[in-house]
Amino acid sequence: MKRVSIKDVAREAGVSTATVSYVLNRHPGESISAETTQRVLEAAARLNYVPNLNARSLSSRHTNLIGVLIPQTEPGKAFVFSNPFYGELLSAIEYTARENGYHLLLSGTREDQNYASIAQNRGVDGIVIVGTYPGENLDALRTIGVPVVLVDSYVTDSAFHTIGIRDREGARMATQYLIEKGHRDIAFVSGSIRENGVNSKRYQGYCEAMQAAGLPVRQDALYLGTVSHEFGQQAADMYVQRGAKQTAAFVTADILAMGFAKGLMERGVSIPKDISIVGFDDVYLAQMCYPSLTTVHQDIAQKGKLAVQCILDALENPNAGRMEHILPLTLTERDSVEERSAGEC
Amino acid sequence: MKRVSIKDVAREAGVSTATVSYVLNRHPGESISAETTQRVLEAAARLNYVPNLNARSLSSRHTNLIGVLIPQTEPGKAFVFSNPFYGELLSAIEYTARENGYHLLLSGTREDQNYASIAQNRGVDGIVIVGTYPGENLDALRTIGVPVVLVDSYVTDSAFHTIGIRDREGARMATQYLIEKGHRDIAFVSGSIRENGVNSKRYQGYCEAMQAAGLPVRQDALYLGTVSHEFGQQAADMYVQRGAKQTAAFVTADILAMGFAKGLMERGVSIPKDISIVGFDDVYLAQMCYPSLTTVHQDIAQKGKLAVQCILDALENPNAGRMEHILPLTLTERDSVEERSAGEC
DNA sequence: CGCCTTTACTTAACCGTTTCAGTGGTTTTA
DNA sequence: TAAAACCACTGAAACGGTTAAGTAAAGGCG
Repeated sequence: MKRVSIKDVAREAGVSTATVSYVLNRHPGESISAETTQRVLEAAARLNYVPNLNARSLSSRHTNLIGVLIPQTEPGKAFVFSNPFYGELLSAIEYTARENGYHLLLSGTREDQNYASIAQNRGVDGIVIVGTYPGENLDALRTIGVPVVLVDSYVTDSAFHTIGIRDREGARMATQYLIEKGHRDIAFVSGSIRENGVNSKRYQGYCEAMQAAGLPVRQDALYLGTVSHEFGQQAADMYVQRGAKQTAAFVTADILAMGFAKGLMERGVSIPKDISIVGFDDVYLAQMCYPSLTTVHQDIAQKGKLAVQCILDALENPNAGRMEHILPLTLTERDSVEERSAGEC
Repeated sequence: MKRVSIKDVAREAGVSTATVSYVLNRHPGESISAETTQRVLEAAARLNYVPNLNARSLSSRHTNLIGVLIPQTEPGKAFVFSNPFYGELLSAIEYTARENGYHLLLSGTREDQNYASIAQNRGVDGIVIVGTYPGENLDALRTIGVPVVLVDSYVTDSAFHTIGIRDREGARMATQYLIEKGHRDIAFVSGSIRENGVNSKRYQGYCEAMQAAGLPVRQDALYLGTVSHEFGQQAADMYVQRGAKQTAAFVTADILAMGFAKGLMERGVSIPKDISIVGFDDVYLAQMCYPSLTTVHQDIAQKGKLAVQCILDALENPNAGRMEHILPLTLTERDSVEERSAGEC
């Protein structure tokens, strides 16, 4: 199974490999006669020639490859499990990349891992990293020489481009919405709050909204664990066992909200009658579950698209400075929230 | 931002590049003194040397790259949207691949696309293709010279390895289960049935079970569309508009079942009280939704793992023949099915 | 001691491309 | 009509590695 190389084409067409290369890449400022072009093209077609992109990258110094790193919380546990958000994002990234002639090198990340290795090993042209925390070791990335875009990260480093949302404001909006609907005692259900992580921002937003309305942030209204469906159910457990009386909950991820809702419903708590829920992300599932989820909507597809676009822009114009995109957030009303008249509580 | 190459290391250590290469790759039968080894290793560490895998593949003729092709039903619509099954599978593939030192080259596929191109371009060592139909043009893959494994495909071609399940039997099992629960009038909700496609097998299984029980397969009990949450809801629409009286439904994909269930519940049909539902795949979501889904369970993680393993085996032993793995199917009982006493209907 | 191994390297070819720097031949310009 | 410019190519180096073959020195053996 001998691969046919440019040499074979050159021989077949009776020209040099350089000529074949020029013909195939339509080099600007190079002139190849129509006749030769024709001959080369025919030879290539006849031999079924496909250029070897690896070899090409070796000399051209770029690979048309984008590295994508997605968090894989637990080693055995795959990333899409923990949050479908990643799957949707990945899809958008893949689509945009391919549209622009790039392929994706996919890797799950664990915290102990050297973020830079894939990039260096394979010589990717750019890297998209999803959800890192400040404090993780990103030093190797800083000097790697290819554009790096951080999606949903509060790492601030002039070496990295960022795509994000205003998590704090989104959370405030969600909480405020519940308050406007007449709720006073509002639970906060979330993955663990790490400093400068996404969840800590959302917690801030929650607190701000509560305080602005003159409502207390009670410790026992906080349900903190991991961003997973399981923990959502555990939180529901805690809710009923404590005999908690929050009439609403702001949950910082849809997947978590789904688990929470399910756990509650199974224990006889009705949604939204007994408790209203607002999620975050507007994952595709949010409209699929029952009851469908009122949630803070972000354009996940756009996020993925921008991430790739950002790499592309940086590649095109290496001297342009750091780029920062903030996507708008809106509140999508569905069926998991109910108005509560003042007297009811 | 000059990359440090093996030459730099060689210079730094005062040896030839060959020596560096030998040291780094612990070549069997080659002897390098402990002292030199030490010197090279130190030089490499000092310079922060990372081998360029692309260059390596050029001479070593393998890339440690596995190409993964996942169907992307509609161009704009990302693959995980259409079915979370793919996301879970992909995760498992990624995990197993990386465990074995392989990276993943990910690509969505559309029908019009040349399956072989990525493989040829990038020189991947193996290809995993998910969900192709017989009749699609796979010729280019046959002569590509790297192992190809088809996941969930009824293409029979000695050139390809396969990983699959007994779709027909799974469907029979599900339908039989509903029959045993006392249901006589059972709907079949599915994506479109293409010859020799997965859904056609599941349809066969459904028919077999019905016939074995002496029950008719009624045309108006068939709800055929696409494998998507939307169509599930549409099917629910049809169900209530027709005033259908099926007391149970076998739905050929969990995602579809979720849409169906949701559509029904929103129209006041209760599950499982009014209608029982059995899904297929046991996607992670099946246990997350409410009510949780009774479904035909397959080990998706295992499927992904086997796909990679299959490539690895074929690479190790190129002369071994075609491999075929069939994974077992079981029925997972949850909350979407209810027994129906004979008189009730 | 001379010959054969073994050890510990080095040399150089090669993998498949790209691309810079020619090279003849023809055409244009001064 | 000689010099300059242009055209249509070719040669060869370079990209960063691997590896077969070669070599010089040391060690073993009769």
